[in-house]
Amino acid sequence: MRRPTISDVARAAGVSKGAVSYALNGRPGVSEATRRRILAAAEDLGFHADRAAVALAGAPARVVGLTLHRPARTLGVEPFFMELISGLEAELSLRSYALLLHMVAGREQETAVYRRWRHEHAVDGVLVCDLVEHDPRLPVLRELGFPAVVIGPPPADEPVSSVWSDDAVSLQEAVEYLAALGHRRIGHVAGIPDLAHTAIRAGAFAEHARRLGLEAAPCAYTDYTGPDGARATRQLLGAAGRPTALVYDNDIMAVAGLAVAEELGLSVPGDLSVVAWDDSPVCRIVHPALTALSRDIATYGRQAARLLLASLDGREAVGVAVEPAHLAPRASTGAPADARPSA
Amino acid sequence: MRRPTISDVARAAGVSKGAVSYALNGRPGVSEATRRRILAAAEDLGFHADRAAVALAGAPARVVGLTLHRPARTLGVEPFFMELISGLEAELSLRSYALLLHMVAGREQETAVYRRWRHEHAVDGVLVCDLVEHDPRLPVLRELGFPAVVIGPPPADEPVSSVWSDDAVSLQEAVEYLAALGHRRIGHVAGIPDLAHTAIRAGAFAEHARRLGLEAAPCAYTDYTGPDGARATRQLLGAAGRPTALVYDNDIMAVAGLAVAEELGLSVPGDLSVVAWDDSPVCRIVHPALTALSRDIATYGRQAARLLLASLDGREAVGVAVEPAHLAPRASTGAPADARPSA
DNA sequence: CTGAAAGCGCTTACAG
DNA sequence: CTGAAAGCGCTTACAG
Repeated sequence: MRRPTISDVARAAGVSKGAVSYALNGRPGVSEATRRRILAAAEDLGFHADRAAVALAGAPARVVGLTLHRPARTLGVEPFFMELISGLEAELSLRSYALLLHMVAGREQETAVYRRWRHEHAVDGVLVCDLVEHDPRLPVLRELGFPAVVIGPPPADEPVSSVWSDDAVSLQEAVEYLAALGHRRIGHVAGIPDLAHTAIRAGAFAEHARRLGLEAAPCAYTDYTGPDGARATRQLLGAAGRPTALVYDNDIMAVAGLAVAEELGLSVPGDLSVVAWDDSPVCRIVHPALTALSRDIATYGRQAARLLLASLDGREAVGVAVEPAHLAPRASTGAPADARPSA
Repeated sequence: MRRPTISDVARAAGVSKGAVSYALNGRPGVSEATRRRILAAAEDLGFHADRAAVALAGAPARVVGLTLHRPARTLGVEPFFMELISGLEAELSLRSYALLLHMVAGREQETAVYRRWRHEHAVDGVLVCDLVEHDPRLPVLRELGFPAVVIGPPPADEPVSSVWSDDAVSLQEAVEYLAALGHRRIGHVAGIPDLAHTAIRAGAFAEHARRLGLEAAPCAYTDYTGPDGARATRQLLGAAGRPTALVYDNDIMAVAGLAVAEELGLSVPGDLSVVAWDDSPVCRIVHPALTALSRDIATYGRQAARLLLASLDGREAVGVAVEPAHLAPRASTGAPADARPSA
């Protein structure tokens, strides 16, 4: 079964190859009647233009690339990436773009992949996750002239499009909520310290703790895994002036925190309130159900795809803020059993 | 910055384009010294062959496709797919193959994507997940002459390569373990009834329950989500002759089961033992930690990629069984508080 | 409004 | 062992 080519369509419609190309791409140069006849013939033959030929003739490859940095994230543990990809895909398929996925072990590997992709003409643009300060990937992308969209807060040092949700606002909402419940000592189990959004979250946490005059606002960094979240929880709860509430930077660590509380004989929320970032189905089904900062990750992905597609069309770099995560209060938070200041 | 082409390399090395192509592809026809000179020039210029040109000249696209069927699976909830993708990627990148991902809403859409991919020359072969009986995708793939690998048990009606882990063996291990602990009434919270591997698991469950002379072995089907797992749990625990142990077809439902037990005032494992399928970090951090059927999903993915790559090289369709999931006993299972038969 | 022709960047027989 | 030439399937000015 030979794949039908543009010549087959031309023959079937009784026109030249050029006419078929014009008709298929919706360009002027063919009459409406002819266009219809050509489209019917193409449909009839099940014609789809060979991607390689189209790309070689100068059209975009209609593929965007996403590299995922394995050690920086517990991919497969957090639902975040799968939901993000789901949103990206939804938008990309609308415009017949495909998503090329590549997992890498380090940031240097990532820039090598960008170079290869660019030279191979493999993708038209890339999505960039998990930015660090002075991220080395950005200058490479600029040097390559690669359209790119950062998923996360806009970097200060590079002009590049970005889609982000304002984590500082969400953090503020969580801290104010806990403070209103009467908590005076609130801890933060943060993610990987290098990541730009970790710095933003930790900064907002410290700022609002100060502003609200909290007694204590300790912060512990982690690698986002459950065991490390458990370790950080024990560390924060073991110190003098034990916090009565903890805010976690992902769902898996919050669940681990719940288990540590039980192990230490602390009731949740009586002795300890727990807030998870990035709400997920797991947050809803554990007992007690976790109060979480909830956002629409799929929509976040759609926006990112839309912005990248706009960049491919030559639009200027812009920053787009999506709706920040908002607090979904559930059973894991409440007034502290002892709201009086500790000795 | 113009991308270097094969002509640039030829000029730099002082040879013809043909010689460069031979040297780069490791084919005979150039002397060792010339080959080295050419490779050095290519390296020097940062040359990577344009994928479109290579593909158009007849070489494989070096891309394989994976479609993910959204409603059939709670993608992003189960770590399974992200880990599978991670394993696929690891193997594919070794051979410079890329992974093209596409999410679809239905099985008909999936076959349409296959046709388009084939005609567009977009991918060389595909990976197929979540087979149902007489899966409509398989005849289409055969008609298109598309190399494919099924991830899951080999279908009876189509000759196609498959990589699977023997779920019947794992189910047997779980049921025998629970029976040895003294359980006589064991329930099964199964996945989506249409899926081939659900039938295999449910069949094995019924068979071994009978063989071991269990008093009761009720099975409830679900859509793999936490809420539906909770519903199924309540259904099984609410019936006369309440089971003292439940086996769940994914981790998220097992976690939901834990919450339902607590809500009903049943202690785990005292009143109810819980076994999860597809071990995950969540299983290890909840309290009590979940006994789980554990397997190496990334390796599963690597095997699938390797088999597809072999098919692309023209090898015959084969079935490859990977190591089945084995029981990792943890705190959620134990002897039933009352091991005597109920009235 | 249509058709013939060049060109995209490779690969691969084929003649030297 | 090397070089010139055709061809993959499209797109796109360009002449009719």
